Amino acid sequence: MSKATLDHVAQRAGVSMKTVSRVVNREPNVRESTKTKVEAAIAELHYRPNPSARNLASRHAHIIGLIYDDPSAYEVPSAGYVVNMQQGALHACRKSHYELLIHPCDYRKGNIDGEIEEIIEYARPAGIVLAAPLSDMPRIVRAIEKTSTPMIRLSPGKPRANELCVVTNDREISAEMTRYLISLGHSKIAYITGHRSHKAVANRFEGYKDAMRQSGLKVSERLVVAGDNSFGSGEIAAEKLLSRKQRPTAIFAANDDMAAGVIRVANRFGIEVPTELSIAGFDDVALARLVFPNLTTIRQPLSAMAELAAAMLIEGRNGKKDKKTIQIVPSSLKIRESTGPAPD
Amino acid sequence: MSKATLDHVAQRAGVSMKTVSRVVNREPNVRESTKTKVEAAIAELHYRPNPSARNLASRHAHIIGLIYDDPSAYEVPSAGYVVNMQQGALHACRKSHYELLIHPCDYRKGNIDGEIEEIIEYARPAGIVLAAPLSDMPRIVRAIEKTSTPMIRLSPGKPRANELCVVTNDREISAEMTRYLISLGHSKIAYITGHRSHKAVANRFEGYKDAMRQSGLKVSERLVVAGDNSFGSGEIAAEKLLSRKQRPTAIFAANDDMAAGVIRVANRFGIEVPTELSIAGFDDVALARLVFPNLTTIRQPLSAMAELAAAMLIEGRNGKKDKKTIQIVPSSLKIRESTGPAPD
DNA sequence: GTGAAAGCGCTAACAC
DNA sequence: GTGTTAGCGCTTTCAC
Repeated sequence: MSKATLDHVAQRAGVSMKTVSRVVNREPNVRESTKTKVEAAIAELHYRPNPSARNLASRHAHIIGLIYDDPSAYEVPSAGYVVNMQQGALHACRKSHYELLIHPCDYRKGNIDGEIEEIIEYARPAGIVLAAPLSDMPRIVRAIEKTSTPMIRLSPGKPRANELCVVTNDREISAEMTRYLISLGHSKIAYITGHRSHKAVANRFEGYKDAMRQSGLKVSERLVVAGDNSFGSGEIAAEKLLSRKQRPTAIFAANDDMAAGVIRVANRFGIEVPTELSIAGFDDVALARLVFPNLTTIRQPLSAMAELAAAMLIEGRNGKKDKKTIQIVPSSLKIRESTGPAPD
Repeated sequence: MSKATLDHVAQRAGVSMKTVSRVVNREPNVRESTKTKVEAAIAELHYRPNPSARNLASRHAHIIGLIYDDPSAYEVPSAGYVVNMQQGALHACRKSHYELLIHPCDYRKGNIDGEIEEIIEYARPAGIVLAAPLSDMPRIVRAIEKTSTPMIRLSPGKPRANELCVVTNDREISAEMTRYLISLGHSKIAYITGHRSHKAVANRFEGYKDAMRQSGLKVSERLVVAGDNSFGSGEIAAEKLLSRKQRPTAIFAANDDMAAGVIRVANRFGIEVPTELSIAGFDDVALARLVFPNLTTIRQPLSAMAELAAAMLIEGRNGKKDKKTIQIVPSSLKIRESTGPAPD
């Protein structure tokens, strides 16, 4: 029950409110000795600044909004994805005594843009972190822009000029995974693409093609099958690929859910993984360590990306402006048990 | 950019600030005609109340805190669990223009109680929803009580007298699942218990025993194996149960992760599910529909529970006090493919 | 380096 | 039914 106010602290320390305020907010121009005195008073009175008073007086809420696709609606993206982003954003917010306003939303709903505008207008966050795949949806991006709240998009397909955004190296790391498969002796490496609307996932496909070409392997149409990021679409794609006479010796899926679907089909078909077929995914969701064999995949630094985005928004408010608009946080390969040397 | 204030609206509508305030807050004692006038002015000026000003003047933050075990730390509980609770709490908060403050925390950390106190003292939420299994940890419960913030515990093992809490019918629904297995002709029904510290999970075991006894089946020690809610512990328990000559024809695990572990072991042992072995879980996490065969399980109304808890806290602030202290939101059976008639 | 005064936009407590 | 007044606990601005 912290009832102490700035005023109480000021009286106790024998200084003015403004001086206490300076100490609390780490502003310069306070003599070391007064600072110590004030800090002692704060501790004695167990003073805690009142965020509402602070927000009101400073004319802006210390709030960062995090907007993402609602995982409880369709379980895509997976809940783990969301929880990781929250953790990162939360971390950045706590450091600066900001609050995190989370807003899961179902983009399939009719008036989703109106809903987002409402939320922003009511809560008045200092900035918005917009997660993929929403970060590529013009309707949603426009709704946020309409409120003229600073925004940082996570993993947009194509960053725009002068826009702050945080991305990972989807393309490069996918090329690296492909090269890893090639180094194991695979040459018939199939690829299962992700959902059309998720642009960052499309970059993964580019990386696969880069590596294939660089290694002198041709990207046959027969090696590429379309999926939609769901487990089921991974199964269907796998059935198509694995029922051919000339089947691939490795399958790289644009995300883990689809890769898990491939594993299931391989089991059903009696194809041994990884001796007869190598399988790789992307995302490193919890599922990757629950399937058998454990999935080789790519770990996205979701937490770090969200933390960086939130921190940038908070610093932006404090006047610091980065030159770099596109921040890249690299993903990394997680080699597990589902990949191995090519047969023969 | 909503810059309109109560004052502007009042002038525009030709009434006093207080009257506008009444309309905004749906207070009584406003003539229908003035109300219409005020609402028109609000719409014209695109007025949005400033939450900070409101919080400051009313001397309390319109914030509900949701505290839960951090899923990104150990993936237990699963992220889906957390996301569902968030959704429910968020729903209740939005309705009343409250904010939701989420606080995932790792209870294994040393000063977790201090951390929780800090967060509460800074944010000053009007109430706290404390999720299981934290709701059974005395250190955490005490830390929250120390701040004298109203709290509602979700699924506490044993509710205390006069305490508000929200629970589900763990025991009864577990008995029902057991009866369902018995009705399929099973009599050697094994049970895998959950983590010791999670009291609500212990109630599930009681339900299993209730049903066994009621049906005249004895609860042999050989049928009960201890797990710790993890996938791995389910595997170990299954190995123990299924390597016996007289093996059970059904296994009921206290949660889905362990049940999924049982399925994996059954596959490895070449035991067909559900023809040779029926398997049931509890929770209905996403995994339940990803394993093969799909898991028969019990769906907990997590979202509804969290929503109810948040709504109770908000109403509590508004003076309404429920007589009922223990609110029960029932779980339900989800019969899928992993259970079937007993062999022979 | 430090302080005094004004006011952020609302609600509470009354008066009418 | 409606209006008036006095703050809530801070930051801002500017004076010293």
